[in-house]
Amino acid sequence: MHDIAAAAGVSRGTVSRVLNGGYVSATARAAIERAIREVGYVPNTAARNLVMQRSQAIGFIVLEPHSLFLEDPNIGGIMLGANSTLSAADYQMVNLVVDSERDTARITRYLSGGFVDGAIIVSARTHDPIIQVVGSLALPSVFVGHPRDLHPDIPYVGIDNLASAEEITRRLLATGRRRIGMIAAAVDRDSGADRLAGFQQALGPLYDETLVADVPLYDFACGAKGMRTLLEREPEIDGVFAASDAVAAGAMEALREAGRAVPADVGVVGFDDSSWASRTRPTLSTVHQPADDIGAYAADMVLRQLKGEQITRRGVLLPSPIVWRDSA
Amino acid sequence: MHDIAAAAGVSRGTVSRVLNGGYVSATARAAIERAIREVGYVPNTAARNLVMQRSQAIGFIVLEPHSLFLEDPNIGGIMLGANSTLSAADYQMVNLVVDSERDTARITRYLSGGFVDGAIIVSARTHDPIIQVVGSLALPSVFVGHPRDLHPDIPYVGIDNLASAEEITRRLLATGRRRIGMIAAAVDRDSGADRLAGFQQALGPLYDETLVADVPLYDFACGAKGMRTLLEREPEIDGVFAASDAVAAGAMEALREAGRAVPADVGVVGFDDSSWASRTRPTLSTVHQPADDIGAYAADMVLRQLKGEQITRRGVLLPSPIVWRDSA
DNA sequence: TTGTAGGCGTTATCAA
DNA sequence: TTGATAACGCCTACAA
Repeated sequence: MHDIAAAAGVSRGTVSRVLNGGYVSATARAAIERAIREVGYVPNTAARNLVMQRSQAIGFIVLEPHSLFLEDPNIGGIMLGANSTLSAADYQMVNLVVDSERDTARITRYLSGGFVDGAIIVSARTHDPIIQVVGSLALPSVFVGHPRDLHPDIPYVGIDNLASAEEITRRLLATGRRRIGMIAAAVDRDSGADRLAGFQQALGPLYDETLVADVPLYDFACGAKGMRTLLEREPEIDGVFAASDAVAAGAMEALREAGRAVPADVGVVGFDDSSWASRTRPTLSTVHQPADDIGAYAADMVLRQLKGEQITRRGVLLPSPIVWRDSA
Repeated sequence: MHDIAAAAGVSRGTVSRVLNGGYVSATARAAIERAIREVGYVPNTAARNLVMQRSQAIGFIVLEPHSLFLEDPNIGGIMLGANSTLSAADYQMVNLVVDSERDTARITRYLSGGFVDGAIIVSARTHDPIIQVVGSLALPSVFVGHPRDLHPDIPYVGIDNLASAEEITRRLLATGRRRIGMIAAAVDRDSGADRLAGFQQALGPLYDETLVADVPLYDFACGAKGMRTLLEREPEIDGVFAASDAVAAGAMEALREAGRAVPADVGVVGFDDSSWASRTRPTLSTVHQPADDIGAYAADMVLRQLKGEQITRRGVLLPSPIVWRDSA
């Protein structure tokens, strides 16, 4: 900046004023702008951050080893939703992936180092050390999903997994099925646990523990495996609630192998309303996750904290309506 | 830092030395470390960046509006590959999504503002303004893929789309097919154009322009649509090279609707070896993209530039072997 | 081994 | 409307 101040024959203060808006004469402005163009000058953000005490960037942190980024159909939508809101407010969304122990330490430094003014944290797991870090850092932030041990000062946004699971199970029941099973995935996370709880609640006395197959991940392969287990345990099974669409697609594959027709022999419902849902044959009845809205809402909550607004509601659950198609 | 220097009864210089390594007595170190722990002090990265002139962060930039992040099966693998290499070198990977005009401007600022020491740019399209920015910024960087108008000083890493397309088409020919078509996607990108060129080269005199269906995206829906077009134009078609696995999956769906058996009536081959490939029935013969290696290699190239190494080779093409399964 | 002091590139406050 | 000048928080010679 020194150079361009010299080139334009003014002081650095004046240069700063044309950059950030302020009283400056037309002649001075013209000279400065020309100099900027000629030199190809770009302000140094580190210096600006230092004095301004902000970075105009928001972290979008995915606390998930490896798989989630590749498999979870919602994460991309949430990201894009957040990005468009942040972008409109002229904030840079900075996406950080946690894929190892080493990453965790580095991200902690990053978060506390003034690189970002706030954070959107997509966390599935309970007991993540980052949760504590953010809590003690007083960094304006918001969680997507809500781990059980979430710091009470940090708001969250998500959907009501339990209620939606309950609702779609009821709907499946209403088609006349009587031996309904569930392929429960990732029950160590809040979403997985809630979906299972909703299923159980909907079934009430009809709930039969042997009709629940536990699988570790929300993916296709696990779905197929879970379905085979279920078929083995109860050949008379006539309905399945899969914990996600990918799981449902895997289940349908296993049903096809076993010679069962969907929905004639077995009704299948999923969760997410991801691209899987419209690609299966028959198309999948499922719960719609408003990924875009979730991302946008999360971004908005961080932005509001940045403006000094007091967040009163601890959490928000966005509506996740059922989309009924042909698989049940 | 002032506070903890005071608390430990030393000067700020000494504190800095325990933080960054340097001569400091055991007693002083102990006192300082205790103070740090008690106060919960974390160094301000903006200040450090300013004086050090580096951020220890590398940008991973995806120049793709919206869809790519959700649809491209390789992007996640490339990202994870890059992240593990960067992480091992103690660099923070910072992921930036370009989703609008507005984003482009902001990211330009970000890149030139000292937020990152280097960049990995995943670009598919030609003529992206960012290409110019990076070129003129002299920011150590590398492209994944190689846009035709890439700045000559910036190295790239990718695969040989043309040769691989040619090879798998030959392989399809070798199964005895004679009316082979292609569903060409995204021909406005280098990858799309190269795959089409490879197809054409393999077919030689057998190449028939009417057997090429152009679709805009590498996705399932486009694949189905492209296949329908092809079937309409040439009912006798007995082989199809789909520009990606997702496209191939869509094509197989359309073939099923049309009552054609795969591979008995029509042989299908894809490209990418993504998760699609093993989920289709029959499983897909395709070209394997070493996404992880591409990411790791790209990261390594940036790191080497940062170490001051001179990059001699302009670009590197990693091997992309054919994986032959059941669809042809 | 330690303290002192200059400088990194901006913004912001105050006089002028 | 402008120019000095003091921060911002840290690193690093240099001197002690």
